[in-house]
Amino acid sequence: MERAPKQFRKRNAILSYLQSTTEHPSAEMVYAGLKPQIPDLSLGTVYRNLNLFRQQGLASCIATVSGVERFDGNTSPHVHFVCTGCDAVIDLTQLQPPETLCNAAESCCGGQVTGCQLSFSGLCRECSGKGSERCETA
Amino acid sequence: MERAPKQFRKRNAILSYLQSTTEHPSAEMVYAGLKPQIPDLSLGTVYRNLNLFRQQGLASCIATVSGVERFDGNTSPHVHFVCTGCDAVIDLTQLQPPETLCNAAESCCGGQVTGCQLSFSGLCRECSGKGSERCETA
DNA sequence: GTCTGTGCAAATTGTTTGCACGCAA
DNA sequence: TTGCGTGCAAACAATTTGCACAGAC
Repeated sequence: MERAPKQFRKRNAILSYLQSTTEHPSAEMVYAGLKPQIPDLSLGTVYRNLNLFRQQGLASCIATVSGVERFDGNTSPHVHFVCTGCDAVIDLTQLQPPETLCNAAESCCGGQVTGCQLSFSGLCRECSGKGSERCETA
Repeated sequence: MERAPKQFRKRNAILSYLQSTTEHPSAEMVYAGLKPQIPDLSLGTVYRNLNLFRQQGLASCIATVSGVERFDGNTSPHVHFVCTGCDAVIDLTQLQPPETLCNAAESCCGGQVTGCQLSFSGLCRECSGKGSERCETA
């Protein structure tokens, strides 16, 4: 990505970071993850670009965990698991999102349904192993 | 509820409000809804009690819509629809939450699954009627 | 007297925004 | 020279918290 025109270098870096990780990072996490490579990155830029990607449909905000928005660069619909112990957000790739229910939902609410989200919550493997204490799952 | 011992009067009022409405209110909405009956209610008290109910399992935070947490006093699992036009949160009582998938989710993530949330998003009847402008659905 | 629920206001925190600057066209 | 992406810091808004007080036991 160092070859990209300079004016998009940070934007591209943020998008790649988002697309290459499965941790469903918050703005802060993107910032922290990119800061070592891009020391002059600023948090405002991360927020600005994240919102831009969201408008463009390149990313979406999948949940607010402990008061912090979590983003996902994987825009294909999939199911998430949110650990209430360590705030990890994990893809459940084996499960199918119930998109077939969209029509049913539409007839229930009488409007237009454009998205559906299915997520489970509980304790991840590490957290459920160590009781209810917090763990730092990557 | 006026008969309740004075020290629980506000707490009870907040809980009843939450349980009697289907609008899935935010703290601010609870406050605004109760303020006419309870003029000396303070927003801090609403927040404090809402968090207490959440800990006690009497209520849950079902979503963050436009940066604001929305609460639900109906703790039985059910499906929601979130209107991106007017931020209304509507129960889809006809749809069954996919609780049968909990076990599947658990085997995927290897931890303990304690909750599942299914929600749809789009435009409600009013908003989809009037195009994309905002509407003030109650 | 102690404990609990509360009002009030200050503090905290995640997020947004205004402004000035620098590079690209 | 115009426009866009950005750093920086200030502004903002939702939520939490500290403190003092009142009523219940």
